[in-house]
Amino acid sequence: MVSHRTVGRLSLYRRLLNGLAGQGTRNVYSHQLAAMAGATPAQVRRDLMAVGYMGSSTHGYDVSELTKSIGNFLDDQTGQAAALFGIGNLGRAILSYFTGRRPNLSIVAAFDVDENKIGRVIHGCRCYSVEELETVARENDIRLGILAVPAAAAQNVAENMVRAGFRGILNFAPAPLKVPAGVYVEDIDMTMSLEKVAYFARQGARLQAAEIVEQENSRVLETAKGDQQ
Amino acid sequence: MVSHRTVGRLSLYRRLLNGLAGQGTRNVYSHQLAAMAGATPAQVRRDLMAVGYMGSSTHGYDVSELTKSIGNFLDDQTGQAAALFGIGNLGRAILSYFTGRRPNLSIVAAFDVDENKIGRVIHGCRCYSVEELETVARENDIRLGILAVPAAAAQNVAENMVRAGFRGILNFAPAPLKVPAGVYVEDIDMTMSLEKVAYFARQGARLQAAEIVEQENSRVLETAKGDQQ
DNA sequence: ATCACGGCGTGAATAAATTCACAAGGAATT
DNA sequence: AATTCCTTGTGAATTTATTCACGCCGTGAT
Repeated sequence: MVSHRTVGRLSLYRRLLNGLAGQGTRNVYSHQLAAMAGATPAQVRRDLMAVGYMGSSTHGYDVSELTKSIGNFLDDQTGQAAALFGIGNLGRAILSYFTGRRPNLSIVAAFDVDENKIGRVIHGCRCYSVEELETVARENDIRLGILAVPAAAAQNVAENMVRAGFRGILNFAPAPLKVPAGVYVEDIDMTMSLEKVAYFARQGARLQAAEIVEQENSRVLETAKGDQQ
Repeated sequence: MVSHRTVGRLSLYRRLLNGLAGQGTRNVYSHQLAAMAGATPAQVRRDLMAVGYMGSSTHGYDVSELTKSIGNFLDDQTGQAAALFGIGNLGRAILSYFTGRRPNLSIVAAFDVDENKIGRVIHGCRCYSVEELETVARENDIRLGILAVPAAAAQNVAENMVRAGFRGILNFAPAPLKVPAGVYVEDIDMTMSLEKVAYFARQGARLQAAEIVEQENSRVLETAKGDQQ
């Protein structure tokens, strides 16, 4: 079983590869991907073991082949549909963010409790009442949900999703969801992230004097001696 | 040095504690916090070691005292100011999300390149041109930035932040930032997160038959036998 | 042809994070 | 006052994640 972290990085590598392909690069070495991704070459190679594609020791990885292999690993070839819950400021931003990004992972429906929104089409996505969830989900084979409702409503909506057969939830609400085993929840907790930034920004300032020097040394070393030999 | 993960969870515990305080709860045990946070009791206790507040073995933790201690640990008592970069859909959503949440960690300025936005006030927050960054940052003592610009512009804006003395960046742009040591970057990569959900939702479905049973057993065990004895 | 170089894949080692498990202690009960 | 129960804090063990380091293999230079 491939780890949580690895899957995340594979998604990142793929995006980087797309960038490379866009600028005409044909092949890439693990240390280049690592530099772009903020990882080590060994980590990149270890992660790529999961997808099964093997590079060449002389030309590294073929950009388009590797992209394809990561796609085979990460994506559902039949495509997966997602639904958005909560069409407030954040919901709309999410909708516009994801619209037209990945063809086989798209938001096909939105749900809200606000009467005014129901029936309207926002960013090419029709809004439904939450009551229609089961029907809409069944008809469109939706199993992924993006939760952008107020924290107080989150658990309740999540339970509706589970009841409608959802298998994965991307949760933006600052509330820990309780879901049965077999349903995967990924949290995006902006408050927590901002507080982390605030904390480590202060720490960083405190460390500036002493430890940074050491950090820089180790980084230089890493770059200089590279991965091996 | 306290770990990345621990700081994140402390932020979460604090939010949960606020919820408890709101409903009048006066004290709480590690296993309760753990259940709410989706962690283990041992983990909660381990994390709390970092803040230095000690609970009582009979009444657990005093909710308000613990909240205060976590605050002392996480927060800057003089307060920290943040700036938002990029006032698109996402930027506005972020602004409304954070407005009025934490008094000593607030967004006090916004920057954009769009002429139409400059000078306006959105969600109580004035918009400036990026050219004014150094001045505004100095005057308001801003050292934290929230980056919500298009990926292509992200690195450039980040460099401006660094030049203006920023020490922490919350990065929503799907682009890995290169910043000098001493500047802390926390990424929120919505695409990556959604792809993770899609991947593990599929996996979960696949495992449903066999492994879930085992998972449920272990969860039951965990809950039943608790932490010890 | 031979050699040296540089990168890949991966077993083994290391580091980091989590969990176990137990001494210690306060309250309730006997 | 002794006993029981349930908790905390934390050293030690375990699990998970990352990094090291080496065998192997094409390629280009000698």
